[in-house]
Amino acid sequence: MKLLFSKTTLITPTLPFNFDATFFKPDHFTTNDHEYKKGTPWQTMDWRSNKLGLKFRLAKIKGKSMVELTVFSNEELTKEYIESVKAETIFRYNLNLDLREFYKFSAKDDLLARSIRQLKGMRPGHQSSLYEYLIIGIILQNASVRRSVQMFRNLLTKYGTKLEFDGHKLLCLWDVGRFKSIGEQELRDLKVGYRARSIIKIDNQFSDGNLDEFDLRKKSVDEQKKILLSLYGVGPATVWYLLFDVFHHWEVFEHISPWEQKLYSQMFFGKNLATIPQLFRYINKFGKYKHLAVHYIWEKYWWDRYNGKIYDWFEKEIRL
DNA sequence: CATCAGGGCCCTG
DNA sequence: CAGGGCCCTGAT
Repeated sequence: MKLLFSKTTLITPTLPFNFDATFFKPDHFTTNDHEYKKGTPWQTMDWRSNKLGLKFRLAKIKGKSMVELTVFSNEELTKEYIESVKAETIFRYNLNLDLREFYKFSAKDDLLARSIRQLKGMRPGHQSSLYEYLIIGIILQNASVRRSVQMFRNLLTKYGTKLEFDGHKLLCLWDVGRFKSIGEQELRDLKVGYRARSIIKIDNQFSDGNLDEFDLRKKSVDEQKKILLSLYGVGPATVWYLLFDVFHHWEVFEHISPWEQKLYSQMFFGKNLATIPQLFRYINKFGKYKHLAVHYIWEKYWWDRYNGKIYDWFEKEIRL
């Protein structure tokens, strides 16, 4: 599908603002639904039953940093619609987040202070809707990055829509309810294994209207946790990702998986294996910003790697 | 070649 | 509440 219509709008982010570290996370695995080249991110978006292409650029207007968002579509879009895309973009990428208190309060820790200096103005956030993130969360389970990427690619290639916009060809996620009348075996053929059942069940719950992302956003963390955990195939590890990336709770940090334990041990203490309580003692120092603090430290190492800096323990553990 | 451990979760006992 | 089973892939 060729997206021949486009509209551009401007977003004023809170300051300080780091464009690249906000729109590009080197630790997120790359698939053909988004692309980042020379400081420009492109991505697709399934929004209110339209398949969109989005492009972001940093614009300087009267010396002020602004985000220029261009929305590509296959039909003329109303002003209200563009406004809704803009609002959702601001939400997903936390462009209204005020980081000043966090920065002030965290300057005491040397590692965090260095991470903040390096990535100052970076926002946490994720491009995906809850539905899409649940699918990603499920294919992350019990699999290496390489295999997760392969699974997501297989799904996108088979069920996604190919969009052409701004000289790019990217795939857009399928509609919610796509797996309503699809058997488990068809998904298993895409090498997702036992995860096929979880994907189908979650898709069904969305299309039955049992789950609404915007309702969930208004609920308390505990309620969100309870509802997410009740989904088939979603456990504590997946909920932990969701609460941060999709629901923007900076204070929740309760889960450390074995591979993360190894990486945190090196990052925080420069040693092979710290105990889980040791790691939590360090993390809990950051109080209501503990997950945000770890995000800054985590991203710092990924950006170092992206810029060519090699740590043996890091390479060994991430197995790209 | 065979065996095995993963970036979890569900289900059973 | 502990532990076996599940898929596929790459490492050994």
